[in-house]
Amino acid sequence: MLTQTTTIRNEAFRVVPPSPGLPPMARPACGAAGEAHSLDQAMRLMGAVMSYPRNAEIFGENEPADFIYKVVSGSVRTYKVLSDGRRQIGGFYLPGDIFGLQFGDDYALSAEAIGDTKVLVVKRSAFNALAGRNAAIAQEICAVTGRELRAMQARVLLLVKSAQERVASFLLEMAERAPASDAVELPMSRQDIADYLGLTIETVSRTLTALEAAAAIALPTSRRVMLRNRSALQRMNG
Amino acid sequence: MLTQTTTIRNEAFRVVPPSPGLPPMARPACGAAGEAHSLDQAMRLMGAVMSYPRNAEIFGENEPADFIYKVVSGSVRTYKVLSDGRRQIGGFYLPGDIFGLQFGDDYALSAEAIGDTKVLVVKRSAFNALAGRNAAIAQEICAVTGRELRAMQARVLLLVKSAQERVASFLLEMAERAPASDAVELPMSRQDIADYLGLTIETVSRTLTALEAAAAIALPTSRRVMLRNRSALQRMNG
DNA sequence: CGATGCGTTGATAACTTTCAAATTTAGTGG
DNA sequence: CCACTAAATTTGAAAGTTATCAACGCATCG
Repeated sequence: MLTQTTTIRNEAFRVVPPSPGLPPMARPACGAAGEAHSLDQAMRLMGAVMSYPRNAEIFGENEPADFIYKVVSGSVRTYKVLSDGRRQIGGFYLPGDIFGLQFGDDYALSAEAIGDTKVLVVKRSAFNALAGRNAAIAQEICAVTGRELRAMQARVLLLVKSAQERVASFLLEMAERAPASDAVELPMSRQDIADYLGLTIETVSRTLTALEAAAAIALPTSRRVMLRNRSALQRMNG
Repeated sequence: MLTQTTTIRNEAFRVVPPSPGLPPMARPACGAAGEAHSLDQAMRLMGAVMSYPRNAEIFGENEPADFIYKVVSGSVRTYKVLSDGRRQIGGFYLPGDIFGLQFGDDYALSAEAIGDTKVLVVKRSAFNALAGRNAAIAQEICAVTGRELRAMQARVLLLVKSAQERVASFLLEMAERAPASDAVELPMSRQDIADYLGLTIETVSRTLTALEAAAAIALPTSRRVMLRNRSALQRMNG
């Protein structure tokens, strides 16, 4: 983990050409030199692509928050381990999502690759300097933070609800973020979902089974969910 | 409520001398003219003091977020009413606390005075203009937002725990914010606490009784809590 | 082919809510 | 100041939900 950080440090300013197999969003939209005009473009110009194998740590809680990340491919979970050993997941990040944005000096949570994952890494100091020069980009960052805050508020509302409501909301949330809105591929395990929703794996599993029995969803495989009756899920949402 | 908003509009830029009965923090620390040098001072210079009786609405969800508030005396709760009628409390604000800070255009939650309350009201546009001119104040605002975000994260961690852990954490949180750290005066009702912690009033009441029986706290009156064994409460905290 | 990890299912226990009622506290008018 | 009413809080019993413990199925991988 320290080794990883060192590696990042050395590469953070070097622009790494994206590999040909990456999804469209990972490739520069235009090759213009000079200052970037969008957050997305800026990150690609300033960033380095790093690869992490399944379950690898990207950064650890309480490490200095020197970098900002954007998922290129794969997916990421942030989490915190409580003193009693329980794990609380802070969030899941899919391709295109930015994570690691911090107000404080240190990361508040740890981050891990869920499957094999590529992320764009940008040095925070360079990022902040750019934001200082470019109001449009500063605004975009503000927007990202605002979304994060709203997501957190939604999360609080979620956690006071029943198991069924939590799972239904989770599925709707993932469907909204997925490319195909009715067939959702879940990159994370049942344990990840359970730790995200504050439930046990057994309860998550049973609830999914119950939703399938109620014809609200179908489960062709355990990691693939088809939304069969979206309004039924929304009704559970409260 | 519309009437109130109108009243605020008319007074927002007028500096209102604090009434003599207010606590020290409500009085200007210095009478310097010109630009303020701290967030606290700036709000006093630009703000108007408004009074709200018990349970009065200060602003409503989805109203345009034109003002920023600071509690002078009394206390405030923010909340959201879910579609099924349940109420989720977003937070409690005590004297000195700032609330109503928003990234978006509209308030995400409603705000009400818990008891008779005085708040300092500042027009958001004036506030933002000042932040644009004064980097130190902009930083202070960032810090407030950061604290709010961290509080929200702590909240998420809280809501996945047991009733006893939630109540213990709540008491410790209130004790930290209270002037006298071992005798906590709770301005809010059991229902408010329950809606904050995602529990029922009965569970809150029973849990407090159990904590008293375990000699962790004492309850001279229902609204006054004495922390008798802080480390026992912290142990429950997870 | 056996080991291992992940997911599902079942039975039981623990915890929290719900419904109901008693008790205390606060507010109001006489 | 007292009595009375309304509101808030506490307590009890039963029902409902979720966690825990245990076993099983299924796929992947040496």
